This record gives sequence, C-alpha cells and structure tokens, in this order.
Amino acid sequence: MISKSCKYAIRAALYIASKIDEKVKLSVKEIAFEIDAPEAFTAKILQNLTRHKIIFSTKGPYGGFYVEQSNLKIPLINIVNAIDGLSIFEDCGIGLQECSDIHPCPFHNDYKVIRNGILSIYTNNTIGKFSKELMSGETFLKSI
Amino acid sequence: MISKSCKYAIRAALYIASKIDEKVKLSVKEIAFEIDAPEAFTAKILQNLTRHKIIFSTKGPYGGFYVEQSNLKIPLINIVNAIDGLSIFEDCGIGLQECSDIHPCPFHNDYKVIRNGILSIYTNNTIGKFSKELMSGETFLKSI
DNA sequence: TTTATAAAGGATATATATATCCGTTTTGGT
DNA sequence: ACCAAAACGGATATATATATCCTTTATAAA
Repeated sequence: MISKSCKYAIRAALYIASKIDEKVKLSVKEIAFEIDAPEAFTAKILQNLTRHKIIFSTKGPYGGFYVEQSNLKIPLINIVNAIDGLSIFEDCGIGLQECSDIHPCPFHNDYKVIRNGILSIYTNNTIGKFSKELMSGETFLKSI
Repeated sequence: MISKSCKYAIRAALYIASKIDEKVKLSVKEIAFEIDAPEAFTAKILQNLTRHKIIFSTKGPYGGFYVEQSNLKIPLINIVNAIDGLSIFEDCGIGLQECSDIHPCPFHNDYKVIRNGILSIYTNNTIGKFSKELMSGETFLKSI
C-alpha cells in the first residue's frame, strides 16, 4: 500500500519523537541505524520530512534532526502525504480509471471500507502517540 | 497493495469469465483491448494464469483463452497468489521484520484487521461471481 | 502436407523506486 | 578567521516492475 520509503519515514519520525525528552539532535547515521534503513537514502527522506516541517533539522556541529512538542501532534497521514501523496487512497482495487461511487466496480464498496480503514490508522495516530511507551532500554526497533 | 500486473490479471480473468457462454476463445489482442492493458504485457500475464490453470488456452487458428464452468469457482486470491504471491498479507504496516502477533508494532492490531479484510475480498469473491451481471451491451470496462 | 494463426517463451527495453556518491552550504567551537 | 561537523542538494547508480520484440511451437483448416 504505502511505499518502502514511506515506511522508513514513519519509523524515522517515530524514532526521533521517542527521543524528544533527551534534547539531543540526532544524526542521519544514528537514525538510519536505529530504523534499519540505508544511510544515504534515509538522509533523503529526512530532508523531505524537514521540508514538510514534519521534523526539524540544523546543520553544523551538534546539529541533526529533532522534533518539538508541537510535532508530536502531527498525524502519520501527513508523512504519507509528504512521501507518497494521497492518491493511494483513491485508487480502484482492480485498477479501473472509471471506478467511483457513482460507477463502482464489483469490489468498490468492500474495497472502500478497507481503504478508509487504512486512512483511519494514519489519520488517528500521531507521531507522538507511541513515543512514551517506546525505548525501554533496548534499541528502538526491538522496542516497537 | 497488489501490483498493477495483478490488477490486469484480475480484470483479464473476469473478462474471460464473462464470455463463457459465447463459447469462443479470446485472443490476447481482444483481451488487452477490453481490459485496457498493453498487449504484449497482457500476453505474459495470460501465460502465467494459464500455467497456474486459472484459465485455459489453445494455440493455433481459432485458439485463444477461455474458461470452463469449474474455473468460475476459483477465488481471486488464487490470481493474487499466482502473480504477486501471498507475502503481501504478512508484511508489517511500517516495514518491521520483527513485527508479529507476539511482538507487535504499535499499528499491528489495527493493520491486521485491514489486511484480513483485503484477504477476505479476494478469498470470498470468485472469478465467476460477477460474470453474469456484466456485459450488458457496452464494453467490458464500462460494464464493471 | 502446407499454410495461416495464435499462444509460448526467451531476450531485451523502459520506467519507477530505491539507493549511493560527492561537492556545497550552514553552523558551532576554537 | 579558521576548521570540523553535519545537513543539503544535484547527479548518478542499482534493483525491480512494467512493457516490448522476436523466434519457436502447436493447431486447425484447406
């Protein structure tokens, strides 16, 4: 459904959010390692998230990526929108251009329920929602 | 979720099934046109479906693709399996290797409901289920 | 038996997603 | 002012999905 890039982005945002109380800025290297994603590719994704103001960054020594309290309220759908766009929530289940509520394919109604369910997951969960319950001593990936 | 190829495959199978009463074999060219897919690529997909015995084919003059009554009972999940495999129904929503019922990610339970819903659509609908209500004078794509 | 037709299948091409590389810019410390 | 650290951004590389091309094989009809 969502792309691999988008999954990296969500993992990255959750990780950065989980570190908010430590008041340190995180490097690409650390983030990539913790979310199990390639470093250079993670850099691109983080840049994208920064441009979309989903996370913040500063350059130079002691620089890196971080979030503020306000970022914790951002729903995951914003990340999906930034990386993949929202058209995935409009596509027909069997790829028909013409498919719509007015002119539904045989699977349209069932499929619509599913799509809306996925949309709900991303809309109802925020970047900050899980940061508290995470990171209990082990690495991030093991903790989620 | 499922690939573009897989959507072509489902459209093709539904189309072929919709023609079962006409007792004609359908060419790649006709099928590709009707399902709005590229011809050579459709040929590959039809070969694949044939190998998996989801449809039948015969070579030579008056040859082509067709189904028999027994094929109409085949659930769409068989097509998904033939083209994409079933691993898509096991993937974690945020791409974690370790995610499972025992070690769920924060979205696991919600996401599982969704995945099972998609699985149900493909499991509960057969190739033949819609062939009757289709093809009321207009082209296939317009009819579904 | 020859010919025409249509699928089968291997090789190749293109598009897109994923991933890497490297020079540039910004910034903090000295 | 200088250096080092780190993100930024453009160019490039690789992998995968999608798409095409062409030769081979099977088959029906004449």
